[in-house]
Amino acid sequence: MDLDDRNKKVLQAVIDSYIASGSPIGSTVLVKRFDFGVSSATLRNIMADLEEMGYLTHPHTSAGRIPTDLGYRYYIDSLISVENDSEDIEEHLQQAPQLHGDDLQELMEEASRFLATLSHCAGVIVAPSESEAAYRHIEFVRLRGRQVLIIFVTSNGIVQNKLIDIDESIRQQDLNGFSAYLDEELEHRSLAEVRQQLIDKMKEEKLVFMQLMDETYRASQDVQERENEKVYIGGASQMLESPEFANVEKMRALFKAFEDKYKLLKLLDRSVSAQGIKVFIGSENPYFEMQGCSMVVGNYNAGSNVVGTLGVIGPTRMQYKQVIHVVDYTAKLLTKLLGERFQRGLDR
Amino acid sequence: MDLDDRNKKVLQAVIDSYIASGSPIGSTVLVKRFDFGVSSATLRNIMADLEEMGYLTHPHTSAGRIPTDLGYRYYIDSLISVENDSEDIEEHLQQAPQLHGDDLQELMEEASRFLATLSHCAGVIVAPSESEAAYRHIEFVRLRGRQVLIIFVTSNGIVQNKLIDIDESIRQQDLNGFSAYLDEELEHRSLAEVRQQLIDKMKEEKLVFMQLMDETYRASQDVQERENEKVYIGGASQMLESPEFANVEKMRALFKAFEDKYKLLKLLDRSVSAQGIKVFIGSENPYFEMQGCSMVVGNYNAGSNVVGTLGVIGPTRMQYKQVIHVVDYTAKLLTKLLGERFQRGLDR
DNA sequence: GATTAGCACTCGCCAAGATAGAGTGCTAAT
DNA sequence: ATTAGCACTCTATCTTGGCGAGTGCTAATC
Repeated sequence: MDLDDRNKKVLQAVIDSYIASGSPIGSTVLVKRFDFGVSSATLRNIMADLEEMGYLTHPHTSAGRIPTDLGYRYYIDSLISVENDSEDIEEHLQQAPQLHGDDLQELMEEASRFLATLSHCAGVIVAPSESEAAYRHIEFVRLRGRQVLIIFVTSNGIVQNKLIDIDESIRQQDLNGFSAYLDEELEHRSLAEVRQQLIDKMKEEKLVFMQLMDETYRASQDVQERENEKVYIGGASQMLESPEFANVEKMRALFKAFEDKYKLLKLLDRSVSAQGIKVFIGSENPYFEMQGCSMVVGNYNAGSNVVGTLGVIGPTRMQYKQVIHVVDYTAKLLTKLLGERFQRGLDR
Repeated sequence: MDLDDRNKKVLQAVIDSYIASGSPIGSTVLVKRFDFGVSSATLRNIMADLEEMGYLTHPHTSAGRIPTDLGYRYYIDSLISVENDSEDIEEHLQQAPQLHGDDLQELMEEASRFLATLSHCAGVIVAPSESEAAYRHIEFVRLRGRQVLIIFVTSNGIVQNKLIDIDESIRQQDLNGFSAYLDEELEHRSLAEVRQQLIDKMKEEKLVFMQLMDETYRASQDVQERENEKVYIGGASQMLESPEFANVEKMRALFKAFEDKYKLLKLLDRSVSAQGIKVFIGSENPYFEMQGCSMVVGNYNAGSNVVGTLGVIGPTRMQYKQVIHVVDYTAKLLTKLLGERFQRGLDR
C-alpha cells in the first residue's frame, strides 16, 4: 500500500527469486542478480524495513529473507501483472493435451489432471451445480422381481438413476403410463418446482403410485445434492515434487485433507460467487488449515449461469503468474466444452 | 518346505516380531520374548541356517534378522492359520462402519475406504465386470436442438448414458418407436449378442435409424469397457502411517503408481480367475514393481458369476492375518450387498 | 539525510571423530 | 548338539569445530 517504488521493486525481486530458488534470499545475492544501483548495505536496510512492515521474514538470524503470507498477498495484488509477458505461457498451453471426455465424469477427471499437469499442483474441480437444471424425462424400468430402476433425466443431459423395490402388481405398462404422466406434468420445470409439484400431487394422488412419487421426489433431490457434492482431485502427486513437502508429516496431513473431500468442497464453494480468479494464500483460508499451501481458484460456466468451481492447491511458493494463467485457461476451456455440450446444440 | 518344527517356530517368531516391531530381530530379543528352551547362541545358529536357506536376511553385519520375500511367502503359505484365533478380529469387524451406498459407484467408494480403514493399507476395488449382463432397455431422450441422450440399461441395473447429435427431423415419437422396437428385438440377450444383432440389423435397416443403431452399438460397448476400467482407490493415506514410507521418494513413487489406475487394473485382473484370497509379496508381482509392497486380493460376486476383484496394497510388513480377514470379510460383504441389489429382488 | 564500507556477531550446515549399543560369528568347552 | 564367551562389526547418536552466508550496527562519505 504505502510502499515507494524502490521498496516495491525489492519486494518483487525477493519474492521472484524465492519462488524460483526456494531458499532464503540475502542482500548480496540480490544486488548481484538485479541492478538496483545501490549497495548490499542499502538493500539490507530496505529489507529490514520490509520486514518491519510485515512483508518479509527471517527463518533465523543469519539467513536471507523469505516472503510472509502478507508479502505474497501484496505480490499477488499489486506486483504481478497477469496480462503482459504471457506469450510463453500461451505457447506452453498450446502443447497441452486436449480434453475429450464425452461423459461428464470423465471430463471432470481429465480436467483435474489437466490442471495438475500444467500447474504442478493438485487440480481440484467441483462438479457443476445443477440448480438451474430443468426436468426433462423420467423412466421406470422393471428389473428382476420387485426391483425397479428410476432414471431421471434433466434438460442438460444429467442422468441420475436409483434402484427401488416396489409392489410386484405394478406392471411395466403401468410404469410407462405413469412416466408419461409425469413427463407431461413436469416438463420444463425447475427441480425445485418439480419437488413442490410432487408434494402437491402426493396429497391428491391414488395410493398405487404413492411410493413411486415419493421415490421420484427423492431422486430429484439426489440429482442436486449428489452431483453437487462431487469433487474431483487429480494429480495430487504433483505436489510431492515440491521440496516443501519433503517433510513426511506434512505430506501425510495433506493427503488426509484430500481424502476429506467434503472440506475441500466447502472451501471451494466459498469462492463460487465471485467472478474471476482468486488466490488464497497460506493461512488465509479458514477451512483448509494447511500451513504453506495456497489455492488458486476460478469458476467455469455452462451457459449463462455460474455452475462450478475449479482450481489448484499447491505450495505457497508456487509460480503464481503461470498458475493463474493455467486456471484461467482451464476455466475458459471447460466453459467452452460444457457450453458446446449443454447449450449450443442448436448452432452446430 | 523342508523345515523341521523348531526352524518353523523360529521363523514364525522372527516374522511375527518383525511385523509387530518393524525393526530387525536379534537372537537375544527372541530368546527373551519366546521360550524356545535354547540359548541365544543356538538361536543364532538356527537363524544362520534360515538365512542360508533364503528365508531371512541381514540389513548389515551387526543387525538382527528380517524376513526376505521368500520368508514371507513361506509364512503366508505354511505358518499362519487364518481360521483360528479370529475372535478378536471378528469383534473388530463388528464395530466396522456399515456400507449403505445405494448407488453402485458410491458403494464402491465406500467399500474401498472400508478396506483401507480396517487394514491400514490402501483399499482397491475393481468395479464388477458386466460381461454377463443382459440387455434390458434403451431410451432415447431428445434434449435441446440436435442433441439426444441415449440411456442404456442392463438387467442388473447398470445405467450407461451417452450424448449424441442427430438429425433434427427425427422426432421424440420416432425415437420412442425405435426404442420399443429395439427392446423387443434385444430383450434378455447378452451384450455380445446385442452387438452382433445390431451389426446384422444395420445391414438391412432403413437409413434414418442407421446412426442411432451405430451409437447404440457403441453404447453397448461402453457399458462393458468403461465400467470394467473403473478402479476405486480409497484411503491411500493409510499407507503413509507405516514407517517404511517415511522415505519421500518411495511415497512419491507409490502415489504416482496409484494415479496410473490402468496398471493397477491389469494387476488385479490377473487374479480374478482364482477363488479365495491371494497374497502377492514384494517383487512377486510383475506389474507393480514397487519394492516393499504386498497385495492381498480377493474376489467378490454378484450372483453366481465372478464379477469383481478387490484387495489392499500395503507395506510388505503388514499384519497379514488380520488383513486377509478383512479382505475376506469385505469380499463377502460386498457379495451379499450386490446380491441383494441385483439378484435376489424376488425373495425380499 | 541518505548511502555506503567495514566489521563483529550469529546461526545453520557439514564433516570428522568419539562413544555406546546391539548383534553376529567363531571357537572351545560341555 | 548345545552353550558360554569373546572379539569384531556396524549403526546410530552426540559432540566438536570450522566454514560460509548473512545480518545489524557504526562511523564515514556523498
